[in-house]
Amino acid sequence: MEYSVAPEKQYWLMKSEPNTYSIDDLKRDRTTYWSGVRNYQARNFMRDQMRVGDGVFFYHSNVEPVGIAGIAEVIKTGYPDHTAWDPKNKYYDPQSLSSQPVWFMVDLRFKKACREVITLKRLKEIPALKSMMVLRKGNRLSITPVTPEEWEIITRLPEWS
DNA sequence: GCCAACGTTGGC
DNA sequence: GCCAACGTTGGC
Repeated sequence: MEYSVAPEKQYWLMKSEPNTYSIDDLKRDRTTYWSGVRNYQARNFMRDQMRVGDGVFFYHSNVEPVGIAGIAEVIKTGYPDHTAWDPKNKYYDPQSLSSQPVWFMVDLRFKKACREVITLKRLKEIPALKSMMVLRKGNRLSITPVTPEEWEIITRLPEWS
């Protein structure tokens, strides 16, 4: 007899350029698929580690203001990113075959938007977040793990209510 | 628009 | 397997 242990909830931060897809777009759509990731580390997180129910900080990059703009939830685990198969798509990758997909995505559901974006500047000012991955100099990874402690601290900030 | 930091490619 | 060249990311 095997017993399954309820998996610990995990947390992530996912970057998006709001010109392309913003927290307001997700709020409108309610759910989305996270296509277009073409980095192996980020892919591995989606393909191998993300689970249904995981919490996601939705981060706005390359925009003023840069920072966390909302919360989403993983509702579907990693599956092949079909945009890699479409020659007309910006993210087309002929290396990725339907028989052997290279790129993966997950599905997300909107949870909430910040009343006010929690800016990168502000996150940097919080000592307990000093080692947060997204705050590391030179970090370009579009999906990074967030520790439960970091999640806790950030979700308690006044910008949410 | 600039450019530092990083990931990927490909010649050797 | 090394590493220079190149392309991209993303804060500023």
